[in-house]
Amino acid sequence: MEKCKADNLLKITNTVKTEARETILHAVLDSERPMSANELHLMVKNRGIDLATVYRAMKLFTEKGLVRPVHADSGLTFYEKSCEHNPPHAHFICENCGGIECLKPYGFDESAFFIKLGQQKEVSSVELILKGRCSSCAS
Amino acid sequence: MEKCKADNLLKITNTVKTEARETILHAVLDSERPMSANELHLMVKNRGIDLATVYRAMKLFTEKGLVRPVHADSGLTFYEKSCEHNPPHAHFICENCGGIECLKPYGFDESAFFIKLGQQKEVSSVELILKGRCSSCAS
DNA sequence: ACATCTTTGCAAATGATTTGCAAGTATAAA
DNA sequence: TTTATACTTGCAAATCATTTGCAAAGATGT
Ligand SMILES: [Mn+2]
Ligand SMILES: [Mn+2]
Ligand SMILES: [Zn+2]
Ligand SMILES: [Zn+2]
Repeated sequence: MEKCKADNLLKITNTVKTEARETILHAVLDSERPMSANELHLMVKNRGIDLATVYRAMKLFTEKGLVRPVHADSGLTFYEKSCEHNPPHAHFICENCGGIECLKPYGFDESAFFIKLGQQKEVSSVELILKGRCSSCAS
Repeated sequence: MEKCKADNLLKITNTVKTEARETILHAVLDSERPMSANELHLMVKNRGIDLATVYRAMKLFTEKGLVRPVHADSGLTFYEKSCEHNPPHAHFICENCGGIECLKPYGFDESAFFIKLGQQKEVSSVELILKGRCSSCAS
């Protein structure tokens, strides 16, 4: 219960709790879609939190496994919450507007597939990104 | 025959042929692994070709379908030749040394898989990147 | 409260990629 | 060939996301 609450997540990952981190983590948890550092900053700057702090938090949260970075080839990095309710999945990025969407889980045992792809290698993570035109840009 | 020769590729894609472009395209075609703009520049700077020109060529060649960009999440972009002898495939990037390797083709009809993933969307390209430790860094 | 280690805002630095511009080059018409 | 026009390139400066140095502020254990 309440496993995905900011407060609890910081505690179980042994992360020093500060106002900035709690605020930023809340912003990530509240977002349905992956967010860029800039977007997150827009949500928290009114509390005097700096963009550099957002970046530092993303680095820390990524190491702690609380967020996953999604690297758009535009050079932008988006961050999404990584908890049991949000398992790894592919992403769709619109070439026209740059918007990002999460795709539904693969629906089969993808880990076996990806590990087979990696063959004799130690695979620690996978990023699968499809590009195209999103529904709003298509019309 | 000779479908993957620089000269011919420029012609069949209606690309104005210049010394810089021919030289740069040769460098790409000669490379087994995807190359960064910087690496390509190292190979051609002795002929007075500027890094900016390499970037402009990569942009053009990508549009013409002669090369494919591979976006490492380090922020670096690698470029690999895109001809019938080198169909799309996944890539492996070493988290330790940053090196990139091409993986063997999937061995099944991946296009069907990726299109199903994209569902109701228009998918124009796919990037599948595995990360981990390369064989040399593992030892 | 004290000592110590960590975190943060701010400003400046990075590093890959892009762009403005003036000079050089390709292409086709004359 | 010349000439006119459009495209390409080197160079330097600009962008833009992200990182970092530093001094002040905050967290933690005593
Ligand atoms: Mn997602
Ligand atoms: Mn490859
Ligand atoms: Zn769109
Ligand atoms: Zn390596």
